[in-house]
Amino acid sequence: MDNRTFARLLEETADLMEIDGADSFRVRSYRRAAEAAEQTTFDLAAIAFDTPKLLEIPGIGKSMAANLQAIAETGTLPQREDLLKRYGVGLLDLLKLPGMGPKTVALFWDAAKITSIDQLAEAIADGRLTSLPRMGAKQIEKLRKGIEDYRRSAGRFRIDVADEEAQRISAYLLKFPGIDRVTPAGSLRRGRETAGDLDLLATGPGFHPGKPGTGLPEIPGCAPEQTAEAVEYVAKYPGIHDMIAKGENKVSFHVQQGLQVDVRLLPTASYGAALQYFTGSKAHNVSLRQRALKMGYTLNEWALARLDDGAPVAAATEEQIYAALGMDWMPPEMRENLGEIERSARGELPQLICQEDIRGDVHMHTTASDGRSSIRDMAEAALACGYQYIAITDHSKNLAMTNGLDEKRALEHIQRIHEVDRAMEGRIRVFAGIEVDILADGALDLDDAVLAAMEVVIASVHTRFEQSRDEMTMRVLKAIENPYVRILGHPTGRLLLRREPFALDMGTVLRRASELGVAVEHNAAPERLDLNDRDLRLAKELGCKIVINSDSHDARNLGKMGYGVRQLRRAWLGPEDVLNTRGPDEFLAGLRPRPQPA
DNA sequence: GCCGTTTTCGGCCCGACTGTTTTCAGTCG
Repeated sequence: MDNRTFARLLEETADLMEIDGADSFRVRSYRRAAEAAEQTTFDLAAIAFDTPKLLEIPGIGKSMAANLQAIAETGTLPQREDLLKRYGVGLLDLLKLPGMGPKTVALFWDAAKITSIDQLAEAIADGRLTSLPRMGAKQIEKLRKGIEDYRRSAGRFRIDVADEEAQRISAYLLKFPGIDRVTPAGSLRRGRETAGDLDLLATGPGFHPGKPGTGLPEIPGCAPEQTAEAVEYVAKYPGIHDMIAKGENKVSFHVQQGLQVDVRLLPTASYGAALQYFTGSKAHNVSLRQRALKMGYTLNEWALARLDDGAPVAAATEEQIYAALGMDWMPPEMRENLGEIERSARGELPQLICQEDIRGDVHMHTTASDGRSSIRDMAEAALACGYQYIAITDHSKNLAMTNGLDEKRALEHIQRIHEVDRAMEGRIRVFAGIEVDILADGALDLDDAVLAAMEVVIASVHTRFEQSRDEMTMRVLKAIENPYVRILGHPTGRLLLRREPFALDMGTVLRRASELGVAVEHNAAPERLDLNDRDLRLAKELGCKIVINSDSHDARNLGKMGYGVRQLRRAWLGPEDVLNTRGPDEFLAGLRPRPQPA
């Protein structure tokens, strides 16, 4: 069991207790314990019975240590089981709807015994809720819309969650002697921001080459029995929650969190064909197979073969298959049938950006606001990532909950940032910055005088209110008119699977940002991946300066821009399209010029 | 339920916004 599972169980218990009307401070201590479980470097499963060690973790006391032990022992905790028995699991889903907090969930339970999203949808449909306190037409409509959004994203998983699961399963599969390689395919390999399921391709020299007629040479010693043994091994993976299907060379199951995993076993000789086939996308594959047919070939997961006699032409690597079709190999991120096949056939594929191109990260938080690391820790971690510069950009005062900086504290903070910059003695540059909040009317929540003292001013919208598309657009446009704003932070405000992007006229915002020279941030935090490939293509088209940032709250997360970079690759962006692929001075020079002091 | 103490109780990040109130409860960040 990993720490994240401990954290999830504690968090769920906190939710249930809150619905149950428990003391709010007690609830908070469960949330803090969940946070601690997520953050600690201890392996909780390993130290669960070492109480003194558990007590070393801040936020874990005697009772919580006992809870952690119960989780390690039974996979749950008594408190949570009792509450679940009373209320049912569906209540936890209800909390995920926007505008639904514990009080409202409790109200619906008391008044209408609603315990799931489906029941809530029914109750809304037959108008049962309108008589309840605080339930006007607007509130009901908000819930109805929330259910719609929720149902649309249900069943998908964040790419980092799918990726971690893929790594765990791969490690297990590779212990089987007959498997020589495990490669994630599907949307995970293509770098989509979410994955509906997980496709894992496992190859081994001994796996039998499928149905007769695939044209692959019979390999001596390859027997169906060996594949069957591997199938049985896969089916014994300890993380399996329930088995969906177990076939000749495919095993499908759900893991605890509900993610569906498909493991396919194929011969090493077919590695390239299989990888190409299972990577997709569907549209890309359809196009590719049409091209193959025109050239007198047929393409399936076993091989590219001649149409007339079925003789295989290429199968072992993707490069061979694409080459046989008269094309250059292309990165999986491009395979969406958006013109990449034609470009590749002409030998004109663009050079895509990669993580090593990133030379600096200019959006991060420290203990001054809601981060967990010091300025110095951030600088050292960035140095270890190979960065040449960073900017410290803590929250401003309007985000009270994050302990955001007011004018006075912001100015003091700049001094500390400069001190660390000097202490690093040129090994890395540390710029002073701030993530200033854009208020409802488009004003910023800090005085210009303070912004003038910062090298990197990021302006971000954090609160969405009930603003229309026009109001939200105006709000952002007004904010970037402020001459001190150099970067527009997470412009869409998207939180993957949790919150839709702002209603925002992106075209207008990006065009204006481009005119003003304000850079636009692609927030690479895996829960955000703020700009999708469409937004990014638009930004490039409109000539926007683009910056990719990690928005790290912890030194340990610094450098984790992989998912964000892949998003850039999906939009066909190269190193020249992104501002922080440049060195520190060139980066600063590339930002909007700061107003000259009067 | 945790923590730190002017230790064995009393505090525990808080401000803005919305909808439904007709002075505020609930949610969000």
